[in-house]
Amino acid sequence: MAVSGKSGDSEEMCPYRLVLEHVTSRWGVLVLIELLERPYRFSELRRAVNAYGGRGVSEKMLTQTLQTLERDGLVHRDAKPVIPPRVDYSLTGLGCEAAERVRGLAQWTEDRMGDVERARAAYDERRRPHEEAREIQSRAS
Amino acid sequence: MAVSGKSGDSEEMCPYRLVLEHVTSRWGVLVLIELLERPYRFSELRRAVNAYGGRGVSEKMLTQTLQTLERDGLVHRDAKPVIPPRVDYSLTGLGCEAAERVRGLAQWTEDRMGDVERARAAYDERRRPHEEAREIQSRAS
DNA sequence: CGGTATCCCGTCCGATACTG
DNA sequence: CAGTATCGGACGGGATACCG
Repeated sequence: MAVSGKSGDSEEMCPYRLVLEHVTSRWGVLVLIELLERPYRFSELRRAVNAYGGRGVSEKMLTQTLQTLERDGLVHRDAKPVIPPRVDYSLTGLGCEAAERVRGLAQWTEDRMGDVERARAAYDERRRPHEEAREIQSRAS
Repeated sequence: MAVSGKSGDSEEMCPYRLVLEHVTSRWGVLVLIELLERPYRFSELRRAVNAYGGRGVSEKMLTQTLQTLERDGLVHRDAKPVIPPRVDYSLTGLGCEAAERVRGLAQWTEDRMGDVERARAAYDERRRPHEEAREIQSRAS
């Protein structure tokens, strides 16, 4: 156990790169952005993250992500001792600083999506390995 | 081929999340930061990225990362038709904008590393499941 | 040098079952 | 509801061999 967040944690590397990988991890990004809005309960957060489309986060990965971010001091976990259990997650001051930068980056990708898609179209066009002289064929018959 | 960058590309999701994952991918982050400094040749870039410690990037993954970023219009690839081959990589205007934000985030993790490490120590302490009364044992013998 | 193609192992992560 | 434990498939990504 004592999960970390991404891959090569076992190897030695400058420690801040680990934090960076936690923060930029697939689900870390979305969790931070959502928590910047307001505190969330576990399942609520899961639903919010899954609303982004694609295949959503599993309970396991959400737990793992939250634990990593909590350990790094970015997320605060408030477990109320009631039945049924209720756990609220929120950003710490530190986490808020990180989340703002992450949201900025996400916002940027959203804003520039048009440019990116045009670049992709151009790239794909440039690489297409000559596929003409096909409808000329079919016309001849 | 036509590699993407991370996992669930095959699934449908809001397209900007894909770009975000490319930009925040393990090697994408470091490549963007390095290219913000100056243009690099392939192997030179590989060495620069590997200088971050840990297990470095393989040729394959660097190629993959650069192709993805080039396709998204963030990186410019300049292949000079000489022998031996020489290929220079640099940021486009778009890529520069992205890289600046990524570098900001990386810089933040570096600056706040102290806080993070203190939070981790506290977290680990809090969780240590009572490991006293051990040296008392060894003393008794 | 700067790739591409192929193989294949380690890890991530989803599915499932169980606890408080 | 909010987890923890375990298993197994999928895929990220390293090693190697080979082109221009």
